[in-house]
Amino acid sequence: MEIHQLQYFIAVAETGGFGRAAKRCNVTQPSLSQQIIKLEGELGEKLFDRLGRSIALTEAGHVLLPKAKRILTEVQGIRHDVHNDIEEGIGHLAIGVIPTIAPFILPEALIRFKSRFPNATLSITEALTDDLIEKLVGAEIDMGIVSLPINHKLITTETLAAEPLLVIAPDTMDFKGMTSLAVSDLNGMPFIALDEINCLGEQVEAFCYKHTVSPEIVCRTSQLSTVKRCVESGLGISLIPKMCAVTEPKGKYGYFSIADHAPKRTIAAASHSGRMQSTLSKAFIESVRGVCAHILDQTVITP
Amino acid sequence: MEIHQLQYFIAVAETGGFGRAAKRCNVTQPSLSQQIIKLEGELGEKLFDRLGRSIALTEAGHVLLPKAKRILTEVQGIRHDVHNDIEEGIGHLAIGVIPTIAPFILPEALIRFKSRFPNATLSITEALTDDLIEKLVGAEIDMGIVSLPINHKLITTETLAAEPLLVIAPDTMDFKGMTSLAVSDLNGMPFIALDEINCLGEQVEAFCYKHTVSPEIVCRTSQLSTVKRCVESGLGISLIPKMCAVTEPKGKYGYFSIADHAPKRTIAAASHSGRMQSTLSKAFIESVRGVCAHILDQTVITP
DNA sequence: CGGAATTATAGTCAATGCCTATCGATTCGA
DNA sequence: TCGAATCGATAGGCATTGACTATAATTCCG
Repeated sequence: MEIHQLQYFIAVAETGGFGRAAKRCNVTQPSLSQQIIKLEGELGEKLFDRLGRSIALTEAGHVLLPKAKRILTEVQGIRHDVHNDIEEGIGHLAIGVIPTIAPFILPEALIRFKSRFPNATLSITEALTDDLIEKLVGAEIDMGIVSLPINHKLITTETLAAEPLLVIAPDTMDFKGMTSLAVSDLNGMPFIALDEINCLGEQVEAFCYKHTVSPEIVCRTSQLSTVKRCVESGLGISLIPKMCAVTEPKGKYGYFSIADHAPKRTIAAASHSGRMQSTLSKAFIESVRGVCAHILDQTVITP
Repeated sequence: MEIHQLQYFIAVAETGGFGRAAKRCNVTQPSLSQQIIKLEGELGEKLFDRLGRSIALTEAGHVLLPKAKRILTEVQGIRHDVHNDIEEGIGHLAIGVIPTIAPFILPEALIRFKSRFPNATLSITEALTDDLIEKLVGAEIDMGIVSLPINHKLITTETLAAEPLLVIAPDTMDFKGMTSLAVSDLNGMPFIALDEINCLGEQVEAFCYKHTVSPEIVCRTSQLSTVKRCVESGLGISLIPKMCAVTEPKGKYGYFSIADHAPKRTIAAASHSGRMQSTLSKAFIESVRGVCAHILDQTVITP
């Protein structure tokens, strides 16, 4: 059974004749007749009673007509829909975000995205960078919000923001009253470190190594919120991304920038280089970019 | 866009590969690839991102998939449905009945038919024989319940019942106490005639002419119920079909059969000889046949 | 780097849909 | 009642196109 056969069938039923139907379908009458006969053969039922002057639908024809019309309507709607649904943002987007970014930008980003594409569905995975890369490669997710660098042949990245890392220190510590620090000030300080399985933990480690400072690591945790809690308790200082400083209520600690070698991380959208970026994907990236700009614009340095 | 293309598309989406999809569709991989490419060209959108190991649906692909599945399901359901809907009596039947039959058999026939085919829809036309013939030829109705003879090349008839015509006479008249009459008894009697546009009127006329009796026509009406009312009023006698006698309440009149040349009419189902009888049509005929048998089985002769 | 797997391309072939021409049947008007 | 007209079916040729084989190009993995 083919679509054009249904088309011919409907035309015959509606025009009441093979010749008229053929004209409407822009084929010759014999061509149309053949297709109708073929369709009848396939269904095992005659569809029309060929009377002299005109034709009449048989019982089977009566049954088929509404079904055929419905199918044809849907088929003809497909081309239109494929374009329109995309424009109207009807679709699904699966994103992944690393844990040191997710809690700070996701809420606002989701609000922005949903207001632009209320009909889209979204699934969110929070996972470590390597995990996200794997899911991206396997097309399990469409896009990842990560921190650079990403090194994988199949992954393309698009930078969204450069984010300073700030020193967070409890009010009880020596930095009180200072507006900015030097890298060397970190030396020997009690330090709350983020677990190295987080890329941020790794980056902080690398930063210290590069500038040959050796804070004294008194604690390793896997979550930034734990880090802050520890700092608040006066256990030590740490280095956290600015978005973490901005979006959580102020407690018994202060923020300080490092003046001589300001540490930062680069936030980027990562996607499979072989896959097309969907409209939704692009839109989500822009949402995140906007949120980052908004958050990073704020001031948190204490004094 | 063709159905097999949608089929291939779905197979690729579900198997996650062109080769596997080709195997499932019993075609070679290149054939399937070509059709997918063609479909993509027609839609103006790529449907899959061809990654190395596997494939991923693009945005357009995601939109298309559910629509394609739906269409395919419907198409595959058609063959089954065309047969099943017929068996289940889902459909429409348009019948026509002449006025001298309709009121007496329709109610019961409809009840029988509906109980057998509750899902069928029915449209009923009450019209004179010639009118019904015309509608049958024009396929406006599927079947007509008429009285023979019918002479039309394109019309086939199937006899349903032979129905006696009975003399109806008011209680005030001479026939009181008699059980049967002879044709000659009608001679000179005041007679309530049915209009000749009704085939029954014509048939009664013909009956009288054939047996050379000449009742005195005192009144012509177009409905049988009017005839009875006139008889009841004592205006004269008449000749009415048995079903009319049976199905209306008894009044101040009696029924008599004619012993020597019992008049009758033949009730038949008429249909277009070029058209197939639908299941519903056949079933309705049987309903009418049953109703006729039931009605004509009853006794109405007065004494 | 080689072998397995996957998709795309090229070229050929056969099926099939479409066309022209014609036939047979029916209808309608003179 | 007899042509003219209309309509659907049939026949045969042609062109499109879908499918196949063979092969190339790419990726993935050991």
